[in-house]
Amino acid sequence: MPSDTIRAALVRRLESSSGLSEEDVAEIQALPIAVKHYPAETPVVHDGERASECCLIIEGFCARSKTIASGKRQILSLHIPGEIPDLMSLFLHVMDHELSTLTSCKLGFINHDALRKLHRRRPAVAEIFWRDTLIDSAMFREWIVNVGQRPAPARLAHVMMELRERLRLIGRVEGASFEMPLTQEQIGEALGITAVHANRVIRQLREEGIVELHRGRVTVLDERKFLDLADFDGRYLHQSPTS
DNA sequence: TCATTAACTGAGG
DNA sequence: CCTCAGTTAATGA
Repeated sequence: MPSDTIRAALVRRLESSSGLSEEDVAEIQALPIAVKHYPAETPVVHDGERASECCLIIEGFCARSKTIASGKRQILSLHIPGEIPDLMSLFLHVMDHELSTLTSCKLGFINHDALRKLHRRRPAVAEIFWRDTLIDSAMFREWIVNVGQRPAPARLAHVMMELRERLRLIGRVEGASFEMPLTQEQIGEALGITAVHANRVIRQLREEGIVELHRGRVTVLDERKFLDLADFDGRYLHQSPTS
């Protein structure tokens, strides 16, 4: 996906609720971006780092995570093309968690100063980034409930369901299937279970005819069962026109 | 390297 | 007694 397409995806995602003027969009499109390629499982911004730029995902999947003393990693959020996972670093100068790639990625770096200037020049853009950050925190609330309270199969289904809704926004859902190119180790780290158990849960969902996960793609086998299991209420994503 | 599966174990309801 | 989930280990793609 070329980087002007991804800027369009970024704008589409940001605009999904309130509108931006043509000038606002043009300014976002004109932001200078430094493109870099990263292999899978590579840190992009370290915990404790003082960042001077924000990271726009152009291609690939990233995650935000924290690692405890024993070395175990908890994935806190998943990120897809068109998202800026470390937007908060614009105002919170020292990173309190890590941003890393899950798959190989093409990332675009946007200078903080350029973003801050854009904020002052275009209040509507500032508002929409502010709103995006609030949605980000709503997603964290949902993530906590998911990992803390749901049984493992529902936990996985819920993450898949949210991912599908977010991929839909950038036009990346194809019929009953969508990308989820995570290893089972990474899925385990996201759900708070071991990779072996992740494998068991994936198999269970397949055997029950709910969803299939094969070679990084999810295929929904039974929408009704999927919906019931995931216990998904997408209001927290704040994407419907009435919200 | 990653995915798969079995066998065993223990916690907890 | 049953379900869930971690550990270990063997094996396959």
